[in-house]
Amino acid sequence: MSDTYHHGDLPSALRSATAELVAERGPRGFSLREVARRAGVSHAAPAHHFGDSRGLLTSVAVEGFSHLADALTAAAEDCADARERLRRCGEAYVETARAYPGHYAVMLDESIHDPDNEALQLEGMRAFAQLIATIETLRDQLNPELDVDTAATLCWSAMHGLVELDATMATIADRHDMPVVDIETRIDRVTELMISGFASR
Amino acid sequence: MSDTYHHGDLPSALRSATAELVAERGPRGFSLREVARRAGVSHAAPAHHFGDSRGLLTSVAVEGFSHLADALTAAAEDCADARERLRRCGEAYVETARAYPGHYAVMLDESIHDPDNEALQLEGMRAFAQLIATIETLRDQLNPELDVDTAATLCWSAMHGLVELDATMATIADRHDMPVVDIETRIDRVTELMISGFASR
DNA sequence: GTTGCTAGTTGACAATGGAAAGATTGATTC
DNA sequence: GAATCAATCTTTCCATTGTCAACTAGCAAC
Repeated sequence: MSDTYHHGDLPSALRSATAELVAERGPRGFSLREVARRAGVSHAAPAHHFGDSRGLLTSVAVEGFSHLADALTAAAEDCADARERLRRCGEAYVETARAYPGHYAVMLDESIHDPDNEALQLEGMRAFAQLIATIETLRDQLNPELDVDTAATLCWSAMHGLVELDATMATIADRHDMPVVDIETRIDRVTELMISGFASR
Repeated sequence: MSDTYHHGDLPSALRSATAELVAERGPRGFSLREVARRAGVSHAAPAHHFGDSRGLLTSVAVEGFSHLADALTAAAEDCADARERLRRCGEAYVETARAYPGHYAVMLDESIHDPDNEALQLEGMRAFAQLIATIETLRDQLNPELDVDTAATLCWSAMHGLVELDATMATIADRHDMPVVDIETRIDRVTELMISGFASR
């Protein structure tokens, strides 16, 4: 990379390299030394910024949650209609997960990152709060009896499941000569189905 | 463990040890040598049965799908009412995932196992077919316009998401002085909400 | 018994994560 | 402008890992 002794912004370079590597090979394929190599730095350099490999992965998870929270905030903005707002949130969730696959793979796995990390919890809550707010709007506009907590659980679970099962579902469809539906279409259909459930009392 | 040179049923002992280890430390904490150690066997023994570490993990995934398919089949049996049948399937899914956490962690991650493995695809399909059948019954009894594919996608995504997010959701609830709802309750509520969506046209 | 097969072992190799200690740099202080 | 200092990065080392190749133990057939 640069020819100076000091890197400039090594932490961020290491996060990028980590996200790339995890996206390529999965969390089990991640290696601290390979990341250091890609950042053009000695294998022990990451330790000074992140402690151990878990620290680095946690930092990537924080960055991922930050991206997610931003995307959900942007999606919810200036959207008066609650149904439309939930649709947009669903799309934003899936888009973010696909735009940052390395980040996403690390975000929700407590065996990989450090779940007690404060920044992680903060950014995670920032994202989650957006979802809750959207569903509260939906309750106000659509069905006062809607249990927000249960609805949020369903939404988040469905979105997460959709992202994680994408590859598996494509494989299944392919093996059975069924049309392979892309994930953007699936999230729209699934959201629509969830909204009908939320609307009925 | 026995004092003879030949183990008896090493492959199955290795699968058990693997499931235990993955449940304890996650997929990234898994190590072939540690598994061999726990099975009381030399570090190179697993290779003769599973090739490499991915082969062993794939075999565990197959076993997991087999358990899941059995559980779903049992849950659907002798259940005429489609709603009740879906409820039972949801519960069975979550129960299986919790009864075999090590297996489950490996089952749906294509970066860990070998997705092209034939036995894996076979057992996976056996489980998936049960879900499809249940939802077809639901369509027949509840709403002829229900799109089975979309409904199945929602169900599976929600169940998977629920299992994977369980830890994270508990953490969030805990940090916000909200009551921590156990996963069995959540799956029931979420299933109910999905069924309302399926019933409305 | 000896031949051959399957199941395990032993030993080697490069690669890994992490700890310790040393080198380089930029900033601060005088 | 020189001396000091803390932050940043490198080098060296060690125990552990996955995989390969070569070896050995038990079992069955003939």
